[in-house]
Amino acid sequence: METSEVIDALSALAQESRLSAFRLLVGAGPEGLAAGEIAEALGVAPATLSFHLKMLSHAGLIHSQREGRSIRYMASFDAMGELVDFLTSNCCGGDPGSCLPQRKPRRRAAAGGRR
Amino acid sequence: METSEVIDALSALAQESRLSAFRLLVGAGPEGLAAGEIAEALGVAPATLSFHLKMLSHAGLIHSQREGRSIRYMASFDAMGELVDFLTSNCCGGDPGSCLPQRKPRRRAAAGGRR
DNA sequence: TCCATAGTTCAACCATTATTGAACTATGGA
DNA sequence: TCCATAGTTCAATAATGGTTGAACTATGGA
Repeated sequence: METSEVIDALSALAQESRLSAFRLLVGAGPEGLAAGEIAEALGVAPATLSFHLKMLSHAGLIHSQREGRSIRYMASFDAMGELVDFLTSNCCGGDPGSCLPQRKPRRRAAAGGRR
Repeated sequence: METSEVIDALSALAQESRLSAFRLLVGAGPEGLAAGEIAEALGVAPATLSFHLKMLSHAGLIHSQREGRSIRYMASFDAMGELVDFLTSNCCGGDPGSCLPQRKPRRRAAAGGRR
């Protein structure tokens, strides 16, 4: 993943409505949600949501598919995986384990070790 | 980690100079680097860098310490860990494994699985 | 065909972010 | 004390981002 793509993905998620929309889509699973459902859930105007969805889409974090009159959006788990991959490999330095939580408790962290 | 903090951290990293500065600090390890060394490495004006370091610092991603005439900055690995934690737990949906690369292939991983 | 629904695009506006030179603060050394 | 170095803060400006109403496109049904 190139750093310009990383920046696009981070910018896309660094905004309240978009982070909420993305989390909503992640929660919805592969089925996704129609634009209108997202707009209602978040309480944002259609034009505003459309703008945000476009950014998420441009960053590759979501994709869409027309279904009758609605357009269904779904999270791109692969893209998210790549982002997390980049962050763990490039931003977790000497002790990469420190940025992969769900793992074993990471032994004692030695007084003053990390942090 | 609250979502407003997550947004601050994502915004902080969603900018070229800041992402570079952060990666540089991660690479430098716990020793960190003086502001001037970062400015030179990135080729940005001191005032500009100061502005960016303040944002990273405000987001909790780095911290600093005066050392003689210089101010030494270092990455906060804990904060980065919390961010990655948030992303993996909140943005990787039904198959959280899909966003935790360095783990074992978890059966079937589908051709082209992670990455 | 006409109409209603679901979304998008456009243009204008306001808010936030990024960059810069100049002024300022803090430290160390003569 | 005075001077030089290392950074920060300030104020002004330029560039991006976010929101909105209005106009537009696409689909489905009568």
